[in-house]
Amino acid sequence: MRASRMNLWTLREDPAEAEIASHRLLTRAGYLHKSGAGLYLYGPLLHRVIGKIQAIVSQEIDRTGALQVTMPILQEQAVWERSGRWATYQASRTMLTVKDRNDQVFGLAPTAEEVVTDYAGAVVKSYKQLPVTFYQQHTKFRDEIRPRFGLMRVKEFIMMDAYSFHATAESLDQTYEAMRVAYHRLFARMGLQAFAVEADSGAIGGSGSHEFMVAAAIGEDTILYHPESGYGANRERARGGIPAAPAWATAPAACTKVLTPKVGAIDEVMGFLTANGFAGVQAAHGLKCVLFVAGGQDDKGKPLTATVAAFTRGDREVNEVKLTNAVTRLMFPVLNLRPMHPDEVRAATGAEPGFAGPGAGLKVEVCLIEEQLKGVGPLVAGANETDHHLVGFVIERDAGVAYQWADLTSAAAGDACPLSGKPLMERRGIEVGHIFKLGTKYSASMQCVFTGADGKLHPFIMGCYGIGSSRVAAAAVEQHHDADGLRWPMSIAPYQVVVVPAGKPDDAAVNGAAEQIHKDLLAAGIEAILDDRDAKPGVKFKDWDLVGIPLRIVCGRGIANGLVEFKPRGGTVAEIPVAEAAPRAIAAVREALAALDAAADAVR
RNA sequence: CGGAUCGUAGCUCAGCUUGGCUAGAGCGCCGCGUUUGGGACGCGGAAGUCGCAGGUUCAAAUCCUGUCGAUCCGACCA
Repeated sequence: MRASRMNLWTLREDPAEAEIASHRLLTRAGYLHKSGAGLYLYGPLLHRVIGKIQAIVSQEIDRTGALQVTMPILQEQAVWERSGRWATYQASRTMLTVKDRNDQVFGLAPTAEEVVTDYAGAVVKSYKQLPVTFYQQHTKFRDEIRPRFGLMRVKEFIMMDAYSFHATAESLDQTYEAMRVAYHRLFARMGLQAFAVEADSGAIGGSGSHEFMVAAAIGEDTILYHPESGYGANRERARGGIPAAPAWATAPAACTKVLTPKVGAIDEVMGFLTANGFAGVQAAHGLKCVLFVAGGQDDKGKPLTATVAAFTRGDREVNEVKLTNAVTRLMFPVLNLRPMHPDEVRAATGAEPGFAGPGAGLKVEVCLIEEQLKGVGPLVAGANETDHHLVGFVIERDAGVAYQWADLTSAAAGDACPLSGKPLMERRGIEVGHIFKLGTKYSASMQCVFTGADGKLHPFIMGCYGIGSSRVAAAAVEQHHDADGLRWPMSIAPYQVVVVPAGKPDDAAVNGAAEQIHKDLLAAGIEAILDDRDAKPGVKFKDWDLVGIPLRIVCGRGIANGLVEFKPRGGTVAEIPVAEAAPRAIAAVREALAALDAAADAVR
């Protein structure tokens, strides 16, 4: 490829709207053009990168025996209503909907469980055809609340989505494991450091679930992990052991109502109590109450609501995802959860906001208490009476309402690792992939069944697996860049080698050597660029550093001595004979690719 | 949707507070010439309905109202 024909368009300055490295550099280097908010045109270079990512994904998913298909992006409302998910996605408003000329409503696929389950129901009739996995790599739409970070969070993106169908749970476990390995392999081949963590299964639904994260400081997810035990989970899921509160010597033996005028917030209450006869009490001795209204709907689409009180320790936070899951288990599938308004709080507690507790007088439909507070106490709780708290409160002894224990609290760095008991650490990551065990959630509700060995009909047991191919490109940049620009791993670079003639424009020796090297590289199947542009060498060097081509060969002043320069991006220059340039570059490309393949083969 | 900031040339920005003459700079782009190892230089040139609509005024990029859009912080997700 000749650089003069590549429509290379680089910017010297950072675009004002770009905050993070991948957005900044992909825009500056001409990979990305913003077409609208959360809508991007992939330029020729990015098209090649994403094409390579997709090829690697396909190869590795194919290795598991999965079958590639293409599903429609436009999906009928009726298909989504068969699974009951139309309502969920309308409620959360993540699905873009459109109408055709007959006013029929369609969704633009944010995911494809319904369509693929319908397909499996049509073509898979017998347990003898199972297990089977269908996957595609296609455009997905999500009506993002707020697109941001360039390619990282957009309305329209490319995703690999795979769906497996099984007769037994054991079979699902096997495919799930095969997918886990395939994910590790494909990220390794792309030169990405990715790790799997336990995750919440969210709107997709199901039982087991792991997220694949690429570590990056700008990541939107917080991961709690321990490097030795191997435990890792995102914050919505992590179960950290809450360290015990310090001893509190002045705690009364019996539950005592204490006047705490005008102090509702935990820190204020503890400050007041410390100053009024309860030295040593602190936030960790408090029982924090957060009041919510959960919303959902019944089978007929009628709205349901439930008032919810959630209690955790005073120095910790209630995790709304955990709470949503807990209420869903006890009541109905929760579609949304919102904090109570002040008048609702008064109705539920008979007091001003700030004085809610699990003692007598609390009127809610669901009362949940953090299970790690079992046997912990005495505590300080709101008295459900304005300006009063109960001091010396013991949950099991003093609770005045029916309650349930539940996992409700957001884990934090320093909590005990559930595997090793050692303190958990925290880091940020970008979610690039997700695998779920779905079970029969879709096949049962959609009545998609097969005939089992027993001659009876059974709903498919399912798994689903996603990778954000376009987000992977952005994540790769976050992990591979420096002050000069991008630094693609060999396997996903848009081109592998650039040959730069750096003499005067009419220097026949320089240009001839560069042409020959370029030709030799192409003949060997290497993706090579010849920078034939009429530009100063400095401009060319800056451009290729920015674009991030892994290897550079410069034909310049050394040519009189038969020498050219060989330089890996980010590495050091070696002067080598002209005749060795092409062979050495060919070898370097192949070695780099082989090293990445070896990393994939090392995956257990 | 709530909070904050911002819309002036392809890009990055000045000008707006205190209204006033032909709306500016740097980069980029086009032409000619000189240059040719880390984003060169000279001369010449093209390029803006100052986001849009309305209002105030003799006069609006500048003041007022509305509106649309973008970016950042929060809840959703690959």
